[in-house]
Amino acid sequence: MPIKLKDIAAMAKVSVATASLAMNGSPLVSEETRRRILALASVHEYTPNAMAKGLARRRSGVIGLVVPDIESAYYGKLVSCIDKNVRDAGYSMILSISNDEQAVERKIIQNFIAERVEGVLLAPVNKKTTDMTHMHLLETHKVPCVFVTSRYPQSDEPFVMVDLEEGTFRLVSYLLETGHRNIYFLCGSRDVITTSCRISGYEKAYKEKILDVNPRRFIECNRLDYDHAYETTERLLQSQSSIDAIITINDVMALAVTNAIMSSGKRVPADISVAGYDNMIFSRISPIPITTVMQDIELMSRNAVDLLFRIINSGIAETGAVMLRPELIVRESTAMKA
Amino acid sequence: MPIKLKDIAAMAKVSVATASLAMNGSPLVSEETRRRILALASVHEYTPNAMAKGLARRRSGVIGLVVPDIESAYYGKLVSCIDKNVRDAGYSMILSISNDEQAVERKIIQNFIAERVEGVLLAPVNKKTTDMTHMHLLETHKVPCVFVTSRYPQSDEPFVMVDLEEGTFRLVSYLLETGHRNIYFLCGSRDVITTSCRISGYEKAYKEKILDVNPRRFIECNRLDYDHAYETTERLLQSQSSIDAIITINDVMALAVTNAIMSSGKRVPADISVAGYDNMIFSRISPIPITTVMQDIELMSRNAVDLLFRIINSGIAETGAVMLRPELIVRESTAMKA
DNA sequence: TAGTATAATTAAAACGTTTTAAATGCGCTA
DNA sequence: TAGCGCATTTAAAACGTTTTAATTATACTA
Repeated sequence: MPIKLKDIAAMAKVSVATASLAMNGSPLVSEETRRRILALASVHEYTPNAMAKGLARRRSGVIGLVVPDIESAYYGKLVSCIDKNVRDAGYSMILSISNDEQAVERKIIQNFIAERVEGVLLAPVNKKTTDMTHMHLLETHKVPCVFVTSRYPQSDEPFVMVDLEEGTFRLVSYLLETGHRNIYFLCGSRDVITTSCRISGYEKAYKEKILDVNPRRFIECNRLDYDHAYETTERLLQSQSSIDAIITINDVMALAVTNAIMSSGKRVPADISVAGYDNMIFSRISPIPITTVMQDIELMSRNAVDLLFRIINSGIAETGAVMLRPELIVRESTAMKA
Repeated sequence: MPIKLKDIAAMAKVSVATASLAMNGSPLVSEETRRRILALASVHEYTPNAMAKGLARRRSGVIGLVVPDIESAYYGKLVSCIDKNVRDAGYSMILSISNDEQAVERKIIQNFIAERVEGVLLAPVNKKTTDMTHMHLLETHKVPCVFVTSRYPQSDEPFVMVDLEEGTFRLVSYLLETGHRNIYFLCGSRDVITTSCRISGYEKAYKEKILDVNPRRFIECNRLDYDHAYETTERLLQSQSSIDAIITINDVMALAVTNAIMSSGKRVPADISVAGYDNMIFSRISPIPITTVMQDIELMSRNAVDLLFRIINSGIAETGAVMLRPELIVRESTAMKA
């Protein structure tokens, strides 16, 4: 029903081939003819059919992005940045939300393959969710894939991330140096790479100061939101008396911790220090501004998209990888322990 | 390079036609043949080429969604819900972020048409951004379009939204009834439909109580974030002495207002009442829980997707529309004025 | 036994592009 | 004038499906 190249060609009294060449700015067609064709195309609002084009060209001009969720501030920003970079490169993007569920993720990957995406950006990263069969699927179909935000464990898949181990290491080191000893960590499941990296950083900091690491100080939450962190903190305060600090995996949770501590009658940081992660709005709007670790999401996104396109264009499964450095931002929620 | 239907057909010793029919569960092909073909497809990880399929079928199986941004809690949730509903219907979705910029929005629509999306969901709606030429483009290409979150002014384009006028009307009525008179409104530009509807609600409430509406109480912000609201409130407190209440267009801003008021030495709600909109997390985590208006985003999303598919499937440009009712949630940031 | 209805299969066209190789026309040169 | 090279143009195949109409095989009926 919509106007097609054949129609334009007929009107311009040229062949479809010429019309196609003209539309794509080929130097093969004469200046005069090109102008005539372009004018007609514009007048009739001709819009090439992307499916036909993709089929003929054997490339879709689309890349796929998988994120576990999109409602958190962090992933919202990530998606936004990646989207921008992908569009700027002249590509389309299919965004898919996995909810960290294996079945969903598999469906997504399958859909990506059906759509013949030219590359995939994978943000998720639950050891149990993103399993080998997904990777296998992408591999057999030769779809380049870059991990962003975290890396696929024990593999040399390319990735771009801000060093989570380093970030947590620096944060915990700083806390240890300022006299904290009992540092509780509200984290996610250890199956999630983004948590396991951080735990490594935590442990490394402790070991460097020649201190034991008490595994009971890791509190693995299955939900990473405000309410859950609040309740967890309430329970923690009741069961444990000697807490020097509580750190979390993101800023909303840190805010919840802060509020829970304060409404229990204790003070932040005088009694207990608090720190978050990501440097999102929540750490700034807290009644007591929260110490956090900043990740440059924009930079990470740009690098990830660049790397992916480098692989796509070179055709080489170059095992590039970019590990960016995080930045510790000290605010008022942490202070020297007496 | 990837395996195609022809390959499967060859292996099964049937024609491509039969293979296609089998893959699509047509009753025309015998049980035995179907099984054989499906088995081969599964073994060889055959994934049909969506572009070829779309081309042959003359339908892409894709719908497009435009939102102005994706980093705010509200739109994050909206995108998430719409995505879910669209996928459940067996469709793919292209998400595009317009930044409320006209040029970008035009490009997006053009891309949608190129991709031959079967329908479009438009969330934004700035009178200046979403102009007639966009709508015209969609119309000439016969792409069904449903507005979600707001409606296109002075047109009978189908829409699904939660009544913003009603929400603000109820909020302001409640404030007037509890003795507030000087109610300031931190809103967006009047060009944005979501603001102009609310202003109408505000005015309606005033008029009903037979009070004048002072236009200087509308403060049109060009950014709708925490920092801007904070600074605006600071300035407002300095320039105006008799403020009974400050209401905002979303919850982050209301939180900023609350914090700004409190750090200026005044009390909420004793001195100034505060109210937000959306019932997002910010209104709950405030040091003083904030009165707000709840919009059922899930319900709205479901309705919007349903309506769109109804139009797509019926082929009729049915001018359906759904106006949902908001709910006023009174919390501690508002109280009876002495 | 021929004819017919039914079930299963298939050939071929169509979808709207791109791209390669061939064709055409034209002005030059020798 | 024949031959050549160049600039344009084009025919036709290809991309991987779906779908329609035709074909074949099979069993049943009269």
